[in-house]
Amino acid sequence: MSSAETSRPDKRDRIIEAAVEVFADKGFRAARISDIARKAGVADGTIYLYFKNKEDLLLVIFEEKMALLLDMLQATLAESQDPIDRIRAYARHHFRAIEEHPALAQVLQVELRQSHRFLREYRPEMLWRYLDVFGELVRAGQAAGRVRPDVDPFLAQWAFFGALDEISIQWVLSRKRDRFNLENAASQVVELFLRGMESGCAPQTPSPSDPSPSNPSPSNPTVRPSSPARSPS
Amino acid sequence: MSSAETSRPDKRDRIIEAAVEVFADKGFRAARISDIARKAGVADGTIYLYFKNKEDLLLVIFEEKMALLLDMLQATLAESQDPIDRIRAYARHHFRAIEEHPALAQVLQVELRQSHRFLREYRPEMLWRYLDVFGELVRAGQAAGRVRPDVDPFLAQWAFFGALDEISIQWVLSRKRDRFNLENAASQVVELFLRGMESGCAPQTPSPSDPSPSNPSPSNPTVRPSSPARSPS
Amino acid sequence: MSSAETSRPDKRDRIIEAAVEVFADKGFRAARISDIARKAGVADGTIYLYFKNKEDLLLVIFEEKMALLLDMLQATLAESQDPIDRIRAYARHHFRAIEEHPALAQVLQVELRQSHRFLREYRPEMLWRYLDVFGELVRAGQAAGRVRPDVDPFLAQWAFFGALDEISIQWVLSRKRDRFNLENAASQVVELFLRGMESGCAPQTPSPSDPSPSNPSPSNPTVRPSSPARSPS
Amino acid sequence: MSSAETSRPDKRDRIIEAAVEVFADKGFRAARISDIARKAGVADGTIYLYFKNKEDLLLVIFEEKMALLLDMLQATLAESQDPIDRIRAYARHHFRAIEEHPALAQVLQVELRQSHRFLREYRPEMLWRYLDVFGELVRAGQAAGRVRPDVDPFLAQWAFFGALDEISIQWVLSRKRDRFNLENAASQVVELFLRGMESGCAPQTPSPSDPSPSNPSPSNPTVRPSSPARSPS
DNA sequence: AATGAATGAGCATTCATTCAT
DNA sequence: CATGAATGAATGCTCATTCAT
Repeated sequence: MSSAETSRPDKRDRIIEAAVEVFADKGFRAARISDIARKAGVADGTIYLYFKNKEDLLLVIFEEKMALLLDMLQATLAESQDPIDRIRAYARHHFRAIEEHPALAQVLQVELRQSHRFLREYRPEMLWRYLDVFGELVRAGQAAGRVRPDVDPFLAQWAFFGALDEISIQWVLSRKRDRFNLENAASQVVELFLRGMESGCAPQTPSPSDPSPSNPSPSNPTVRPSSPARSPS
Repeated sequence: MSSAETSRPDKRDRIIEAAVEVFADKGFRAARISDIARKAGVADGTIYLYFKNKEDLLLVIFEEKMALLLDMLQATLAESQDPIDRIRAYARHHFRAIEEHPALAQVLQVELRQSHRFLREYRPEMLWRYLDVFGELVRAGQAAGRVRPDVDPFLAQWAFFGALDEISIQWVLSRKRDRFNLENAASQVVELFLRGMESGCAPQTPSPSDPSPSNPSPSNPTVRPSSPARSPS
Repeated sequence: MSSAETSRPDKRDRIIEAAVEVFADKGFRAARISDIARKAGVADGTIYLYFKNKEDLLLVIFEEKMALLLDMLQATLAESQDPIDRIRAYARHHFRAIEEHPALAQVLQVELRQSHRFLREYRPEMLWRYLDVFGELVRAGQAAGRVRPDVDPFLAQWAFFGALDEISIQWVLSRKRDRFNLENAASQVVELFLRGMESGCAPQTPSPSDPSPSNPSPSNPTVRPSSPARSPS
Repeated sequence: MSSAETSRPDKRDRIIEAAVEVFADKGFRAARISDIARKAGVADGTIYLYFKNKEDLLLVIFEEKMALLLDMLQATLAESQDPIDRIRAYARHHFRAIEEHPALAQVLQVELRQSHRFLREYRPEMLWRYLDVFGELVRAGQAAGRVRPDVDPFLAQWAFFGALDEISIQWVLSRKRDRFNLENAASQVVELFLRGMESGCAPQTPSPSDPSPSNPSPSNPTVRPSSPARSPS
């Protein structure tokens, strides 16, 4: 109340913060505009001065919060130069952000995907960028000879993100989060991927040249060196 | 399952098939009961003779279709005894089912997750079972010495499922599915995981610059052998 | 309550009657759907089983009530064969209908014209027909030599309708309707028009080019003998 | 009228002109205060310094514009002393004003009548005055023996105004105004009324059996061969 | 006088669900 | 079992109006 008189610039922020909490608490559809307005300390109509509609509010949250997370991610990655280290840092950062912002995580991981528009029309550029950071780390690892060149960075980033995301969602939805050690999960998953991608160990995978009978797919063409499976349009 | 033995045992099925198509086409929320009823050739009210409500219909679709997929999966896995082969078959089966049942895939991958109840209250046992199959394969691989013992089967199954799922979702939502080679993606991902999990190659712990013996869990990284990362609820 | 069990066919009618009263009482815009529903003894949603929306309800009232009025008009006109008599009957009928159905009159005369769609998009065919009846009477009068052939039936019908309508509106809006004798007004106006249209008296209209002080428009080109100006498209 | 003498005496006028255009263009209800403010080059709130509210703005437009029209009417009528001539001038003036100020005409003829208050509470004195001018002309005609004494000037003015008004509205609402000759319509209507009111011709009471040979204008073809009075499109 | 950010009342409409037949 | 007419709860959004500056 003392210095809250400068309500001008933060009114928009207050709405966003309130929306994150209400969306996380009641779900996007059940959240009423008036709930958000009350929690933000503004009138219902005020929300529409800053956001086109309820769904726009959700998408703006995605845009702005993802931008922040991206910045934080970049800052974290800047602490190391080693590609493999940075991949570990990526996963740690992902889980830590989720742990530290559970309401936001709920919104980004769960509620956002209730938006028809987000799923079917929207182009979540910020998500592509977040994923691309990982793809770049893979490419850097390949350039440094630390990651096998036949790993498709594009597919790898989807697979990696999917793995992190699934575990995150389970944590977010979990009612007993304390029994769910995210830190540990992070390192398990990242080590799994690192082993899966790293060079320096003769891949025991069924290589075409491997006539061993136990080899399942002798002519397995799984790998495409260049940009392969394209992303959704 | 209960009392549809009488006159038209197919009425219930027709409703389910119609619902899958309508849900896939218009989305769960936009789908109207009357749309489904019309497509199934029954009256609106008839749907309520077989299903408690619209969301129940969605959840029944999940239950029954997942049961079918599980059966198919088991049948497919029965074709081989090699744990590694079977893991490959698991992934192939997953993507193949999605490719062959795109409407159902849309419902299970996208629409189902719009259900508040599915996400927050429901216990998707069939999903656990589907995941457990993979966990069992991992354990079998460990028993056969083909998979490192320090791999947590529970976390691995979530990570693996997340990877498959994310790629599947992108394929489902993709508007140019033909440019998205699921077959190829499947083998890329599965080989990545197999390398990550397989034994027979000394794990190269991360920091290249760190030869210090204080390497964390050199032999047992991150793993919790017993009850590991817990699942939701 | 005795024989009102057959609520099936009259539910729609009850809504229309309720709407007429509510529209007349509170005005179209101020009338709430729930007011109409309550007065009709149905649920709000039921109205939408019979009418597309609030404005549609207004337009249906116009269509159906005008059709009734037209039938009554035709029946009244059938009582006489003389064109001049029938013109008198037309005016009497117009005012009588208004006197006997004041709520409906309020809706048709006042509220209907608040509908943007009615004014700008709608094609009030029933109104054209109502007007055309008058135009036909004028033509019949002309054919019988009772009405000057240079009277344009089309303009005459608009002028006549406008005169009746204005007086009707004033009566409808008047707070002291008892001091406003519609019957008398009707005969005044109709006689004025009949004199104005009837043949048998040399027109004394003046015209600038007419030096003869009494002869008005010898060369007056305003008139078209045959049915000329077409009705609104 | 009150205190606009200060800095920008035109601000009020600009608002009125803007309102006329916006009301005519979008309709009274759809017109937004901010539209008017933008077009007038003022802030929304400024409008409320000059007008009580949106409806007041409409009524002020009515008052002031009608006052102007009345002045113009009086000036026009002053050009002639002959009561009959002046009645013709009245009609010409009415239609000419409408033709020359189509946006204003739209507001006065159409939008104004959407105002609940105008219709039900307001006392449109300026309209009474406008009508009274006609009533006075009738009385003058009666005094000069040019109009039958049994014509009720009061009813006549309503009927005449109604006729002019209806035709005006049709013209205003017409989409093809060029095909609608107002000038011609004016003289048709005014001559009809003049004949209806004038003395000097024995009123021929409606006797169907009257075959009086006085065939009207047998040699007066009054005809406009080409496209005549056009109706609304 | 002028501004324009903030307010908040107000309501048509949809559609899942019920139940009398 | 089946029907489908009827129900009625539930809410996002607009925009005229205000008032602190």
